[in-house]
Amino acid sequence: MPELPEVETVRLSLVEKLTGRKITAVTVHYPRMVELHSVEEFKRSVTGKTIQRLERRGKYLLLRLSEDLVLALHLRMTGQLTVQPMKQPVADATYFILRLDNDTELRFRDQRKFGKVFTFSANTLPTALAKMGPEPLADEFTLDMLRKRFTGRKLAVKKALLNQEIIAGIGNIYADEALFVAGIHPVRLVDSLTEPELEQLHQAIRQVLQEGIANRGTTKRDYLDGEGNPGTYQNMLRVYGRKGLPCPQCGAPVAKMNFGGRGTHFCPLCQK
DNA sequence: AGTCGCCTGGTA
DNA sequence: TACCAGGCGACT
Repeated sequence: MPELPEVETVRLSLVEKLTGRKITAVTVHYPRMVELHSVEEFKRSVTGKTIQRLERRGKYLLLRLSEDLVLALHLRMTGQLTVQPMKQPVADATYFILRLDNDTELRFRDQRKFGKVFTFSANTLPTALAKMGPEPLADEFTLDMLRKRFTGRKLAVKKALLNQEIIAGIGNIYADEALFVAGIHPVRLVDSLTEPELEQLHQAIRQVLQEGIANRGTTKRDYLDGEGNPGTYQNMLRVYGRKGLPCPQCGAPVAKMNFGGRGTHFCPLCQK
C-alpha cells in the first residue's frame, strides 16, 4: 500500500477538491471496513459535516470535519482514493463513497478490502494514532530522537523502521530503500548501529521519503493518487523489487530475502 | 518475538 | 497450483 509518500501525495491531490465541501451522504458497500463504531453510527456522525482540513499522520489520511470530528482513512495494501463527478460510473471494488455538495464524490476503491475508515473526536485519539511515533519529515525528527528511540532495543533495524510506534509512515519499500542508501544491512540490531551509521540512516530516511513525495509516490501495481495518476518513484528504486538486477552502487546483483515475513531487498556488498 | 488472518489477483 | 504482494492487529 501507500506508505507515507503515497498518502501525502493523495492528500496533496485531494486538498483542493475536498476542503470546504459538505458531506451530504455516505455509502458503505463493505461494512467490515468501518472500525470503532457501527456503520449506522458512522454514517450518522459524518453526514452533514463539513471538511475543514486534510491532514496526514503516518499512513493515515485525516479529514478534519466540523464539530471536532475526524474521519480517518487507511489505504492498507490496495486502497485508492479519488474525487470524481457523481455522474461518472463507479469503478468495481469501490466500497466507500462520500457524496459531496458540489455533485462530486470521494470514492474509496480497494481490491483486497484491507482498507479501513473510522471517526474519532479530535481530543481523544484512538490507540493506533495515540501510540504512533514521530513524523520523519517533521523538524522534530532529529538524529537525537532517532538515537533515543533505538537505544536499548533488541530489534533488527528493518523491523524498527516498519514499526509505526517507533517512526510513523515507513513501509516495506521505503524501509529497504533507506537501508540501502544508509549502507546498513536490514538484519542489523538497532543497538549495534554506530553513530555514523545512525546519522546516515537518519538522513537516508528523510531523503527517500522526500524523493518519494517529489516523484508522486511509487506505483508497483495498484497505487494511484487522488486524480487517478500513478507515481514515478518505481523507476528510481535502488533495490526494492530489483532482485538479481545490478546494485546501482557496485553492480553486484541485488539480493532478496524473507525477513520478518516481508520481502527484503538489499545489496550484500554495499550493506554491512 | 513470531505467526495467522484478513482478501483478491497477478505471476512463476 | 502455489506463491507473492505498499499493512496491521490479534493471536500464541
